[in-house]
Amino acid sequence: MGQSEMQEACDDTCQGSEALDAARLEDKMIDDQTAVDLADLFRALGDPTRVKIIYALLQQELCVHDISTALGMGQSAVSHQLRYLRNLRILKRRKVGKTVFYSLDDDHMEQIFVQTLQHLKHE
Amino acid sequence: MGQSEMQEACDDTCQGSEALDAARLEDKMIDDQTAVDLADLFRALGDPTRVKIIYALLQQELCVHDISTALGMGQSAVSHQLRYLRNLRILKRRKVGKTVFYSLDDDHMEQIFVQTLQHLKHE
DNA sequence: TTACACTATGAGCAATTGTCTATATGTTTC
DNA sequence: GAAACATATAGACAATTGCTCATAGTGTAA
Repeated sequence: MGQSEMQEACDDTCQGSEALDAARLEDKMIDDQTAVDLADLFRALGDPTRVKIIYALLQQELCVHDISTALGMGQSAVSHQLRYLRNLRILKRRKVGKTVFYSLDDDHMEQIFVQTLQHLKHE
Repeated sequence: MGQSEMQEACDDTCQGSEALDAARLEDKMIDDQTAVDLADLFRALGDPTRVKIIYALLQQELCVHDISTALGMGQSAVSHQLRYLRNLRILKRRKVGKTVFYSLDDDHMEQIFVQTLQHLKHE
């Protein structure tokens, strides 16, 4: 406690031209489950290893070993991340004998990467 | 060790129609720093609280207290997240007296959210 | 079957994360 | 000046994360 009393009067004081009451604000809120789902997806992209994997797969289908080599990482680490990304339906598998090829499961990733790279470059 | 020897022969065996040698693969790799920067940005979106904050700010400028109220969270937690997002240039501040209004710093976020929501809904 | 290559999984551990409590810094009003 | 409000910051904590090591599955060929 300690911060709740301190702000009770803000409803009367802190609105400028964009004033709003609590009721109106809730209408514009994202619902909890969607926020969690969105965050889960973004968190999946929020690691350099996974970014590299997805970026590589944006260009072509690759097997676990080739990804492992390209990233200079252990096969186990890569396999763990691939499973992670597959569980979120970001990647899909194709098995050919003892080899497993991974690729992107849909084509939203490219747009998401493009937009985010634009955010990085600018400003 | 243990996995590196096990895979030495893969260069000869695991290529299908999308065969590639290491040299060609490296050309298509994202560079390390960009991968880290991208991951940093995505990680910033990878938390439900921050998703809710950004989503709310997609619609209108808001002060710390209103965000805190809308999310039902402590002022301190919200303030921490706002600083976090501001450091990454995702949000910007506007001070009016003792009140600080936050808003999005550019308009990439909307596209990124739209694309990612599409990924969520489909399949 | 035996041996080998490719991939997947489980446990453990250091590092990071998100929140809380408490306190500090600004800002306005009296 | 003092007092109240709005926000920021510091430290501590449990929870999560991403890797390594070891091992287990799975498919192929002799």
